[in-house]
Amino acid sequence: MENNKPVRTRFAPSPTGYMHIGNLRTALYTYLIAKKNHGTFILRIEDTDRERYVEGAVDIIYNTLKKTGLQWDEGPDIGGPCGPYVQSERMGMFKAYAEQLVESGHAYYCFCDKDRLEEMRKIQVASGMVPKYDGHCRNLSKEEVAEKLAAGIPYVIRQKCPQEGTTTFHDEVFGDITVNNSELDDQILIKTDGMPTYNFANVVDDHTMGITHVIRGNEYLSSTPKYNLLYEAFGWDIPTYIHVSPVMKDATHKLSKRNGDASFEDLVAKGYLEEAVINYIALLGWAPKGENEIFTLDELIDAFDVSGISRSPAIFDGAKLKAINGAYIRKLTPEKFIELAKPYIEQGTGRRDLDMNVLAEMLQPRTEIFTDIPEQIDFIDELPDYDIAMYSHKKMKTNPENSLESLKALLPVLEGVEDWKLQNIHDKVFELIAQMGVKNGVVLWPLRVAVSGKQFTPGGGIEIAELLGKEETLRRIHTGIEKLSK
RNA sequence: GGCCCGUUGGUCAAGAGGUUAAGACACGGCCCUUUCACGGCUGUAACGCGAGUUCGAUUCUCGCACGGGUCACCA
Repeated sequence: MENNKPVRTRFAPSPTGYMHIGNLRTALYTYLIAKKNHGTFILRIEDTDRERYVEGAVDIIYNTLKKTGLQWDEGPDIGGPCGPYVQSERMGMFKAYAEQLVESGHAYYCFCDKDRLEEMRKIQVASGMVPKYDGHCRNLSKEEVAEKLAAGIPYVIRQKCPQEGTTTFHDEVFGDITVNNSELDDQILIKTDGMPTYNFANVVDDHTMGITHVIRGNEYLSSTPKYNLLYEAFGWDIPTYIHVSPVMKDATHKLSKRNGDASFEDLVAKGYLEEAVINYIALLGWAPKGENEIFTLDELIDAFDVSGISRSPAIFDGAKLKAINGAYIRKLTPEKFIELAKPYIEQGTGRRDLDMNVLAEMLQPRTEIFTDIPEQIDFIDELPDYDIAMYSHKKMKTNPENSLESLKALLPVLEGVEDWKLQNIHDKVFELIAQMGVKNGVVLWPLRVAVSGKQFTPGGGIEIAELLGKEETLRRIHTGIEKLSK
């Protein structure tokens, strides 16, 4: 990153379906590196594979990037100086570049047909060799080439890689990597149909778009030497490489959108906040300098540093995502929390007379994912058929007997509360506790059990009583007394 | 199989020859507290193996093991 050209990075996805987490993380890092350097973040759609093209996938890419705040500066929809930004619309330009390489001796026409190649490969494999183009057409004379061309024999253009020596390239994450040139295959640049292969189009596109930093998965590590040979053959500047290791589902499997592995959309549908997901995946394979781990996107721009990117693969950990999501939910303003939680609250209870502020206040510190909410409040509509064993709690010093006493004493007290507000209920209940001369828990624990019928609840008995309303509260206490009287 | 890459607690990871080997999540305990949660404190838990270099290796070198990637007229 020594050069001082303005930084330009690109995210170049193929529209083949969902955005999975690994993809999104690459997009995030690509965005961050651009922004960190006050550079330009470009979106390029690589849609040349008609076989794998999925209808609507481009929109998923747009929506995901927008929802996460990864706004691109140049792209198919907004244009820019280096368009078009859809690869299929750039197809015309590549062949001339390849021919230029043929001129300069860095590429050559190859007339081998698929049958011959297949045969060759079979023999190589059978004899334990690495399958590789044998250079059959590598040294055809100009005349031979012209002759075959004139005869209309189908051809491809192949890169002419050096066969001796080594090629070394530098990666910001992995350091210097050296390979033997003898292992480099004379890969096809232009196919029989005149279209470029991915690798070739990628190099030409990146250069013509002025890309200075290439951020991509480390599955490209092994083809990078060939990329560099291409850059050199053209006399172009080699970009800074930042290869990132994959996001794994477990120790041996990459995260994939197949079999239910989390895609960004799934996560959002499950009740995760976009910001939390972004925050979490930033941490998957990258470590900040300090000890803080909670970052907004803007803070990430500031904190991000390529030197913190890890070389080893990272296993996706739902528990940590959940914890971070919980931290984000707690940071929400009460208004925002209500807005986001409302659908889940309505899913959990049919009652619409509840005081949302009261409910939200109880729920907010206890919610890690919004989908947890319905189950937390399912006791509101209907008192669960709980076991009286629940009235026994050793720390509260309660048992069915004294619980029954407490509930009986509570009944007239609560009936006497005129204005059913938290503070009033609280005062009356505590008066009773003082009168009875018992520990708070002896009255409060039975109350909470009676009104909720649950082991754990969001909030204590008094809060729940306020929420349920006087009538329902008294009804449930009666139920408790009945159960305990049997 | 050839080549390339990787390997610190259960997970994410800091570390870059000498450290009590950070921190976060998860887990246990304590405190707070009317349950749970939040918050605070605290605990258990790690350098894949074997040589070598060195006064000294988690850190450097080489093997090995394990895992991943790549070897297409796919992207």
